Amino acid sequence: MSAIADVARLAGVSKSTASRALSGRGYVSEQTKTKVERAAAAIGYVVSSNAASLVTGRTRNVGVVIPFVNRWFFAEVLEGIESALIGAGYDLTLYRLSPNAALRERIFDYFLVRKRVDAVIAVDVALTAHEVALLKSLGKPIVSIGGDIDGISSLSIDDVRASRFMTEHLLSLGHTRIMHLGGDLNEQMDFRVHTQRLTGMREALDAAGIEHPDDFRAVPYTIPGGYAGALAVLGDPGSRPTAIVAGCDEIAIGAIVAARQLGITVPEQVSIVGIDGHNLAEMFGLTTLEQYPVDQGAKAVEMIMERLTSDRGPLEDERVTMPVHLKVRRSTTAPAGVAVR
Amino acid sequence: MSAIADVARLAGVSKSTASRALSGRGYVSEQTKTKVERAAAAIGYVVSSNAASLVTGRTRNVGVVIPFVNRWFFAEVLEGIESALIGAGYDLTLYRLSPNAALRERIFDYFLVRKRVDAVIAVDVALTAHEVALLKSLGKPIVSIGGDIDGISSLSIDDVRASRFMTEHLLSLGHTRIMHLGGDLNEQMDFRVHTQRLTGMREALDAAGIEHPDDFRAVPYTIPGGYAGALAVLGDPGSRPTAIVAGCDEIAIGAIVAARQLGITVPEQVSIVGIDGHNLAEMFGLTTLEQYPVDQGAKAVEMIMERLTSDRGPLEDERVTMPVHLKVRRSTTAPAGVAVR
DNA sequence: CCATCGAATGGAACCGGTTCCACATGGTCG
DNA sequence: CGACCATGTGGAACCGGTTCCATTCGATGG
Repeated sequence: MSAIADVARLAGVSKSTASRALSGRGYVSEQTKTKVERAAAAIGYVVSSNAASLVTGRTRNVGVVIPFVNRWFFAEVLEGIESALIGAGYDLTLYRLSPNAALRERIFDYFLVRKRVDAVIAVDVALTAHEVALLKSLGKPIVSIGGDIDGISSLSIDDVRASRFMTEHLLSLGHTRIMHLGGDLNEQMDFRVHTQRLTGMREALDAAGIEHPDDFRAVPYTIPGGYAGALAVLGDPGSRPTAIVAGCDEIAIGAIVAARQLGITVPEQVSIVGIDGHNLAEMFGLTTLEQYPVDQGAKAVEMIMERLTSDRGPLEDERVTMPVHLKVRRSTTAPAGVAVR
Repeated sequence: MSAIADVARLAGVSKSTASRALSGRGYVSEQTKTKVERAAAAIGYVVSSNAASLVTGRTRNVGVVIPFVNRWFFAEVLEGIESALIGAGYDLTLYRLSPNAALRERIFDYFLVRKRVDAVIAVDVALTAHEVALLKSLGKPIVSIGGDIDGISSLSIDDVRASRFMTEHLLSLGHTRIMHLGGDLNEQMDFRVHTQRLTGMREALDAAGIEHPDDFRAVPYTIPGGYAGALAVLGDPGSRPTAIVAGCDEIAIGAIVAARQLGITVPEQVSIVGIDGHNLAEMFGLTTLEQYPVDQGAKAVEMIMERLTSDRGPLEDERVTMPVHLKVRRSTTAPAGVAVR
């Protein structure tokens, strides 16, 4: 293929001048610049990013480590990251980090370290101290989305607070028999989101002085998971709670479908709240605490770029808490027998 | 950082021997090989893929061009591609191709061409002749998922046939008032999937000699889209069809939810079929024609790898039709008044 | 008027690997 | 026993850029 030497020859200048003309660095006269540009266009020249990276040490490529791409939150975050990176002129190399430990090690040692990425964004992946040290020793900025990791910047919502807030919303409506339909505490993501969202509800109930035996049922973190779980929970009229705090909107939506299936009206017979702001929430009238994963992805990129372009060495580690917003729809009301205020 | 020259020095061999020892190419004695490996481990050496790519011309990196990551089909395909690529020791660079024409051109000219990828997989993106020529001139294999493109290999299901088949399923149950709830023909993806799935239904109806005025309503290709569309279509008892062929499972699921909302029983009062095999289909009892996007992604990678590893020049372009499978669940039955055979 | 400086350019080193080629050695075969 | 070949190793060129350094030239200024 055509190399910069060909361009230089055609334009009648040296390699170095051609390089300067095309990259815009250093002194080049207007005249030679257009001459070089014309020559480049004539032979369809494109820089080899490999060669450029080799000498500059920057790849203009960011690695994204993410456990799923087919779940709402992760897909949205990924979209946010992708848009922001493209906008900044960076490539995005995707590593889906399966739970498989061997594969995980391979991805780190084999892929991420090979000087192919300038930075890493970890989405809901708790990097080990070893992994962090490895990347840091290579001078690569890292940002974590979804949870704090020692020694690196991170960005997430406050999951405990989110869940407590939604529970307080139900309490304020007069509910006292509240249950959490959330993720399995043993199978949760690295940052213990499942535990935190359960904890938030319990904090709220404790603060209100409400007993809460039998307050939790573990289900898969999906719509079918919430559906199956809710069928079981709502099936027995005797022990039925008057309100459900779902671990996420997927679970909440599954629960709404299950309730309808059982002929239980939402919100009259059971109130249901979610956390997330899933794009199906509107359709199901779900009251939820919206978070904005696209913005989270964009913010992570912004933090990465600050670090990459900052001359004054690595910045301090930041802890950014991302905003959430209560969206009240039609899935919550006062429990039967209690007047709405 | 440590370069291969450092390893060589430490091991007391030449650069070339060190390279051979670490890459496994060429003759190296067992003894020196372990010596070099030990030296490499001692100083934490990792190859620079940039340097290697520069000289070999292979990047071990595949570009994936995809319009969405937050829709079921695309997320599944992406997952299939990612797994297969990691397994083959390749990286995956993701380009989400927005409808924005300027950005699209930028992605091609600026990103894809810069010798950073060995091959390209296009998911539901109709590359222009110019784009194909560009990539081919660089010797990069391309595989298209989701539709045929002149001059390159492709892999997809037969969308017309799929839709015709599902319509025939409804016809065989005795339905005659069948309607298509599908994607907007003007806003469809590059490969006219929307048109094809509409066409399939019409072919089946024509073949059965059934008149089908007012047989189509365009809706967004999502669950809320199907929901809203079905509310409108099913709302009027007079003109209500006895069966709906949805353009995809998302639309079908939205329609099922809408029907339940309206108090219309599925399948007794209206049968609904989808196409896709969405992971919510089971929960909603949806009869659908399953396709297997994860397999499609894996197959695409396989085709790419064949081309990359084949010594005997570029292979011929292939047209692979991927398998589908009818999954009958509880959303279809004979129309009211017609005995089930 | 000569020193100084900025603009413009070319030459050459360099980034970190891979690979071609030359050379040495020892074993096998005709 | 010489030819040949497989094995093993080092030297050097090369991939395609970027950047440092030296050089030239014209303008500025003391």
